[in-house]
Amino acid sequence: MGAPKQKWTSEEEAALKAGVAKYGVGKWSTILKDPEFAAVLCSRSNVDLKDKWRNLHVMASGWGSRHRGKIVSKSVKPTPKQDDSTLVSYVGENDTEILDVKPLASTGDVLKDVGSKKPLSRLDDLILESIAKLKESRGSSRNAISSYIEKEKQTLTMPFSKNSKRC
Amino acid sequence: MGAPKQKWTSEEEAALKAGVAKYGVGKWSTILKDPEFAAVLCSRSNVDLKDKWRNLHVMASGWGSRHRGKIVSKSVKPTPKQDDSTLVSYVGENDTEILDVKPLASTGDVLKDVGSKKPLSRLDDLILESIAKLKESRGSSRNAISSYIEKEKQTLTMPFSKNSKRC
DNA sequence: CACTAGGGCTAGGGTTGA
DNA sequence: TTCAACCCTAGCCCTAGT
Repeated sequence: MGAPKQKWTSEEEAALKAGVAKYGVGKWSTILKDPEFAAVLCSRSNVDLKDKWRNLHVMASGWGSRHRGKIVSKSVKPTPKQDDSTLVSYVGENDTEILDVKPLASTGDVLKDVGSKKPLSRLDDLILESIAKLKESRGSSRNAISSYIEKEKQTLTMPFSKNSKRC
Repeated sequence: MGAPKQKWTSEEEAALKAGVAKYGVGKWSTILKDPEFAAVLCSRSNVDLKDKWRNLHVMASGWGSRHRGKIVSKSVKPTPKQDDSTLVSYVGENDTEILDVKPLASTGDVLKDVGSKKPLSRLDDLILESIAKLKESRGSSRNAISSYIEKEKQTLTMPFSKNSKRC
């Protein structure tokens, strides 16, 4: 009955990664609204994007396998929420500088990406993922990096291949 | 980031219900300012109260089963669906939490929650909710009932409540 | 500006079918 | 049994209206 399970294609996966690289993790709806990715991901919902990213990400880091850690890390309830904007020293790895955000507005930078037949190379995946991770923790010089990535993508992207199975 | 999601505790929930019973639905700021509830709800905003009340209240309209609308819902996907063989039994199954008569203090109960996880009984919830509903439509003798409820609550929930995490 | 009502979104757990 | 895809929903955010 119901769902014949629509598997993710390489194009969709690449679009998702590019979207995350562009807007950051957790901006599923934003990614979906971007005309560039909307074409490829038209049959996916924001929740689908989130789920796929989770699946992709579970493999990357130390093989947690999602079903394992759940029992162990169940009682994780830090809640340092106390009061926002309170400076709480906290051993710093991050913070200290609240920048983040910014959709890195691509004003005029439209980057027309037609669907590419072959998925991006492993290297690109790595780069994109790294960027995503960086953005996740903090801002970094994302503008520079993002621009770089964007450019790389342009050079690597195939001329044009229309492979939109559905939609 | 800053907010790892703050789940509502039973105390907070009870306070919210009591607050609604006392002031009525929609008086979130008022409830929050009441010294009696302020202690418990100090880490909640008026919007939080509103949202929680909404969540608590997505029950009334016979939303019995969770498996029902799903067959007809989404499905804009290019995938064939066979609607026959459905109709489903759909037992009268109660899910409204009211008829659920769990054995309180049944022998052999696991009872793993050390902290006062469930201080209030189902009955109290029912009462509070009823009162809230009554007030929602009409005034009724709110003060009298409210006082009663308040008293009951105190006698029922005060064994030892030291469960104020961080405030 | 402060508050509320309501819609939207995300994170995380749960479910399902191959 | 495993697991990618999908479902459910509590909690939070954004917006409009008052």
